[in-house]
Amino acid sequence: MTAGNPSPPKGENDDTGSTGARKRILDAAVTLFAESGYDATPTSRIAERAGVPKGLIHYYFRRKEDILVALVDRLPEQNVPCEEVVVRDDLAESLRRLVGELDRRLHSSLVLSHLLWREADTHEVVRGALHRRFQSIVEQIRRVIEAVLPRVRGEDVDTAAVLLARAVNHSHSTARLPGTSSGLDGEIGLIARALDPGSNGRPRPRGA
Amino acid sequence: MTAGNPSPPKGENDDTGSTGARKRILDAAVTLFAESGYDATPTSRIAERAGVPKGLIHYYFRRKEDILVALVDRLPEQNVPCEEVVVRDDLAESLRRLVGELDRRLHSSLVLSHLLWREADTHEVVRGALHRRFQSIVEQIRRVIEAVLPRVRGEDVDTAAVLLARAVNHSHSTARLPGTSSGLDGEIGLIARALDPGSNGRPRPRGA
Amino acid sequence: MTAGNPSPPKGENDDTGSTGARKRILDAAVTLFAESGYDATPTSRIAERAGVPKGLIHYYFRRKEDILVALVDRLPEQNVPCEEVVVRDDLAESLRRLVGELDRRLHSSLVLSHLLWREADTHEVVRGALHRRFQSIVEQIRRVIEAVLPRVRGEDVDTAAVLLARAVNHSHSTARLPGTSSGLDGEIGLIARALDPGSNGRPRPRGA
Amino acid sequence: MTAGNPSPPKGENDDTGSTGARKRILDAAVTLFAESGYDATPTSRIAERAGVPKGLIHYYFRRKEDILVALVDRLPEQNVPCEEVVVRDDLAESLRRLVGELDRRLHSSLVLSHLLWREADTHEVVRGALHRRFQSIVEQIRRVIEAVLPRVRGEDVDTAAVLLARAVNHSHSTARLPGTSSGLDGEIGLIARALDPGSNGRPRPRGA
DNA sequence: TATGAATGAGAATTCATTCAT
DNA sequence: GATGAATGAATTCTCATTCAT
Repeated sequence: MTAGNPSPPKGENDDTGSTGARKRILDAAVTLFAESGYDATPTSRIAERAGVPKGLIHYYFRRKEDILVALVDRLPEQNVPCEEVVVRDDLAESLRRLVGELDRRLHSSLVLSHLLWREADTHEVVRGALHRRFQSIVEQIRRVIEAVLPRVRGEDVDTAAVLLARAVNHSHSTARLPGTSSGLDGEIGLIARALDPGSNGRPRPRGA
Repeated sequence: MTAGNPSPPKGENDDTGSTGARKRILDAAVTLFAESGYDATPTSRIAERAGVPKGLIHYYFRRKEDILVALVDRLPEQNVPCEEVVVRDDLAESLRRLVGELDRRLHSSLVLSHLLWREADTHEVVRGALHRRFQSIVEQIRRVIEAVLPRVRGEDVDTAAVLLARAVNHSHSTARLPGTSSGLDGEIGLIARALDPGSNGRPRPRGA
Repeated sequence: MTAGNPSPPKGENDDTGSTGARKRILDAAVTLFAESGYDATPTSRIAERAGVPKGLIHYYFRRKEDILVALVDRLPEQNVPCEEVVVRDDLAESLRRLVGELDRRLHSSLVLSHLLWREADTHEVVRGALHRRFQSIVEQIRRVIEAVLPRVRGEDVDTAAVLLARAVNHSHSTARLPGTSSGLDGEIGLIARALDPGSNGRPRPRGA
Repeated sequence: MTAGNPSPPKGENDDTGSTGARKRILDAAVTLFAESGYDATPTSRIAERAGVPKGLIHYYFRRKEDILVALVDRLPEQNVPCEEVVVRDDLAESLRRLVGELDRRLHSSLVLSHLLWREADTHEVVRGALHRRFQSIVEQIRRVIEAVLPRVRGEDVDTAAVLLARAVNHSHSTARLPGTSSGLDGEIGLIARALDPGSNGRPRPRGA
């Protein structure tokens, strides 16, 4: 399931050995990769930070790259059932709920996600996994839009989905850009209005 | 202005030495950094690819990082005068012209830009420069929007500007994502419609 | 007698533990040492191949080198009683019977023998054992020659013995050399003829 | 021609740079490989012994194995023109002259040759080169035999050639075996007598 | 007995950088 | 200006061996 040799005890993802050496290694790796990048982080520093001897790193992860692969498995589950978020006749709200839910799940791993995207170009395995995840977000958005506004042009749905998926995906990295405080909320509203001109992108006064 | 030691002969940017060694080094660097990343590209391979002796690299660039800095200077001029693109009453068209113009200028350096963004996190100098450039794009979009639709809410302008700037900025990297063929054009139309609900995101039939 | 710590249960040589782990370790070692050499074969791979846990290797063999030593004990008994092979007045036939008998016994361990000779230079214990064995073969050949041709010059006996012992000893490794298909049989005939010019190196027509 | 990257200046084989670093590395390698074997000799010890910094080893020889390959090129020329050694009607003398000549050329590299044979099993390149050389010795012996005794059975020629080639080839390693002082000379005589029963393996009294 | 996690001393190799020519 | 040999610190990775359980 994971890439390290001595596969994690049993639990769904990994870690939790008595001493939790494996977990501590991965934790340290996330921090350091985020700080200095994968290439610029020697495994020795990971060991040091994790408080484990250098050799143990390669006991759990044959090659350094396997650490990266194991980190991909740490990305949280991100499938949000469509029916849980769709609010009849209110695209903005529906999307907001979808994105909110996605964001809640991804939030704990913003750093991880950012770091992995950065390495995706040069690490096939990482790239594959991330692309699949991006696809899945696009798909979810698309489904929500179609559930709320069945009549919208397919082309527009696609465009909006990509636009929004990118926003979700890069919300953290964008957050580091200057003058980018706008946030997902506004972006969702804007896009919703584009698809559903009648709405104002704000929750309609119910009962009106 | 530039980073390499033996400052470039004269021209504003760099290169053009008799043999053009400096230029060939930078060209090679772009290709290789794009392929394998900065850290994973030895200066020796740059030399090899550039067809220059290894020693020459460090003659032109004291430290390896200086190559990266010199590459930042290669990013093209990107200021598009507002009045050149604004089309009265047609936001979509105006944005399309702005983005088209930006794109034309950036197109030749998509690879370069992508590569630099990837290194921005770990290279202060690169990060600074890129953030300034991103800011500038946001600003230009904002000005165009305000020129065409003076009455739009400031908040929406900001949101749209960021959304679009991100689209421009990542259009190349996004292009590598799966299911992302939508393209800038559609995205511009969508955003324009959000800001200007009366329009359809397509050039209005003039004279109607 | 043997080298491993937990001395083998009973049998003369080794192995036969309930699960036969020790035997399987040695079997695996022979194969792998033959393939890649002693130094290049990690104990972990031996364990893997033997299907035993890594720790068990060092339970049976304190140090890796002890495996090599244990392998020396696996070399087969090689003393062939002189009277069993001597055929009156026919040196070639006598030598052929001796060598044939030696070969039969050694055949099962050609790989083992080859592998040990290769490590003899760098492993004192191995070298000692192998030299003693080589000596013994020289001695046996010498005895047979003297039994058949008592009058031959001692010097020639020595020379022939060494020549033939070497042939026996290296027959397997030589077999791997190109253009070396001649085989022991021809070599024996040739040598016999040198010592006993009257013969033709072929069984004399009895009763002629 | 050789394997190290910065190919030797020009000379026929290698070495001879001003400082002769490359030569000193190879010299050190021969000594140490002979002592402890290839695998058990760290490049660092080679560097130390050669009196060069560790990095220089890998400047001249990308991979450690390239050192071995370069050593193969150090094996001396070994082609002895047939007519230079053939003495009419005296096989023993002819072979003695051939082998003597071969031995003279190989003598300086007995250690080298022994060491390479030991590694041949595990190093394809080495094995190939050595087999070719062995072949060539067999061939030379065969030609000499046929030049002196045109009527001898081809089969016997082959056998004798292999027997003798092996003697030449292993004379050094055999020299390390116990009770093996006989030497090539006796072996040649014995073989000559086998092929040419009329002779006694000693130079015939000329003019008798 | 058996086991596999743990350990740390090296191993090969890479590479930015210096520098004499 | 140019060049490529030289340098050595740093890096990834391997592995025999130990040891608690």
